[in-house]
Amino acid sequence: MARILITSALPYINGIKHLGNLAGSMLPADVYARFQRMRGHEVLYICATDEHGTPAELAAAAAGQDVRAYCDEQHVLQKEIGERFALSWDYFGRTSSPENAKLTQHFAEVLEANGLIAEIVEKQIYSKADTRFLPDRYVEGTCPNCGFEKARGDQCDNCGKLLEPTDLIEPYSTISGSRDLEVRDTRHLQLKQSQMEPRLRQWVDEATSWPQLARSIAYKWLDEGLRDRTITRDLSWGVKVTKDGGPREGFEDKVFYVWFDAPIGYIAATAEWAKATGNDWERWWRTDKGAGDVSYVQFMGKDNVAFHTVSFPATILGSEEPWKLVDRLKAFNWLNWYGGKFSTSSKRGVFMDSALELLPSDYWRWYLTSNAPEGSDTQFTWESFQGVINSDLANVLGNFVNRITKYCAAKFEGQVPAAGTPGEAEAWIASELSERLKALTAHYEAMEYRKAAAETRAIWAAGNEYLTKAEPWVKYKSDVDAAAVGVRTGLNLAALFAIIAQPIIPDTAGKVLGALGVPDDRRSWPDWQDKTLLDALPQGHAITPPEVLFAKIEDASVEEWKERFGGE
RNA sequence: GGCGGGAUAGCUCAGCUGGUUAGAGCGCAGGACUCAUAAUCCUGAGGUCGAGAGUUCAAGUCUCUCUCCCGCUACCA
Repeated sequence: MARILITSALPYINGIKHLGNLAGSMLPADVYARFQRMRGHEVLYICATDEHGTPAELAAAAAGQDVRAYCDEQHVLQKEIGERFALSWDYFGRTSSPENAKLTQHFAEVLEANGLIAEIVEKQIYSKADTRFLPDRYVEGTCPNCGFEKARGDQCDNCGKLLEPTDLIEPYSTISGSRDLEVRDTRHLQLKQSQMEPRLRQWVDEATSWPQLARSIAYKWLDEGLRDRTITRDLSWGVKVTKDGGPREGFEDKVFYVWFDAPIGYIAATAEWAKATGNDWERWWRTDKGAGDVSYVQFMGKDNVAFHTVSFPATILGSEEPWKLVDRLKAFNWLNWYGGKFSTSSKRGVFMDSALELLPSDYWRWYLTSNAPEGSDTQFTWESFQGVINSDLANVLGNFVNRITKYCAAKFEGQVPAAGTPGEAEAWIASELSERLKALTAHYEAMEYRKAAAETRAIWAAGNEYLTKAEPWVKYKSDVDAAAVGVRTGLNLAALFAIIAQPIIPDTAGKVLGALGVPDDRRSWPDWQDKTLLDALPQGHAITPPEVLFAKIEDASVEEWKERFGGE
């Protein structure tokens, strides 16, 4: 039994996430976690809300709330909506936890002791009206290059020129609109990433199992030369900066930068889990304390790759402590929405809460997995969604379960028939299954989601093909025992189809397995070499046809949703 | 500008280290069946694999050039 640690990129706290966020990290991580649990491995799937940073403060202000209260509320909302999507986190923590503060401070102090952190003085824009320093992008003004009037302090959106806030003509705060700004000196901590480059490069050199995309992004950063990053900010909301365990002089009004403490949140959330459940978190994260045999897998969108392959490892490696580093990494492209992006800030697209108002989570889980944005960016369209759901779930799987269970109830009193001897059709489906189960398992191990879903569907479709070959309804007229073989095999196929569907559509799979009376300890991942798969249900065992599993999506619904969500 | 990813049947996409008639799903057409959510099963129509050149006995599959999309470019997560 292997031990597998799984994390998905931490969803930011400012509101319910959209389907793009779900498809690109949390859902694939969940599918993988479920698959590996079914294989009998010891899995720990950790996620958390990422709560620090200016956007959180602004969102709280916009909601008229204290930032802590806002985060408390949003954390619960995200946790609940994730659970309603059947995300099987072992723990869903928060980066604002005491555990994360402690660990973040620990890393900073260790890095400083190792000579990798220096204090520097920077000049930054201070807004008197807002009584705070402004991050570059919260200062706008006229671009000195092209004259565009709404250039941001980091870059001009019109001409693309990279800017410093002090370059702007007539700058103002985007928070209050105030022009009462001044440049002030401010002390900060800087992480000497440039000193880490050889070690990071060596580490990436050894990470030969990463996807090409991940390695090329990592090398790009390394080749350009790692910049020393300022890891503190002039904010009040975040992890306090300490020295020797106490407040650090001159840093009383500063916190760590969100990108420094967020990935540490993976570890901290595991510590939260340990505290809540009485487990030991260090055996998952410290190679000197039992984590040596852990395989650590990270899931994220492509925008996050550099932080996971370079920035966070710099923190870990720089500590010189035996922390677990990522072993496998799966990155996703974007799920787009009618030509543009899903956008939290401009409310474009479908969000997790409204998705569930339309249809149960399995519908979304299936679509987003079978059309995962793996190779390139992918478009979400209602027409495609409708087609996939109706064909794959309603027609191929749902109808199969319905036809075989109804027929069994009608002709065999709802009991798994015992009579008859397997023949040609059964030999065909058996060989088909062993071949396809082998392929399916390999696709999951390789984290190839589209292929895994396509193979799952192909197995379901083979069930329908089997029934055409076996045609128990024809044989029933002349030879009831021959029909019995077909029904028994068909029922076992239904059970098997539900078992292999569990990683992607756990709720529906559970319904089918419940209706067929398959006990929990008979629901684990099938071995493709197992010869008893088609006779696993006890003969004579009573089954109940489940309710229709999937309702088809009508054209009228699509029209209504397009209207409601603006999908054109 | 730099870096990276795409461009394959009407649509969405597979095609690993180059090698028999380029594949799948959807859609479409015809047929079969009737247990089932008018579901299912079979068959078919054929795309100069973005353009051009090159390497090779042999190229979607390697090299070069070009065109068109898209993403990233570090204090926005």
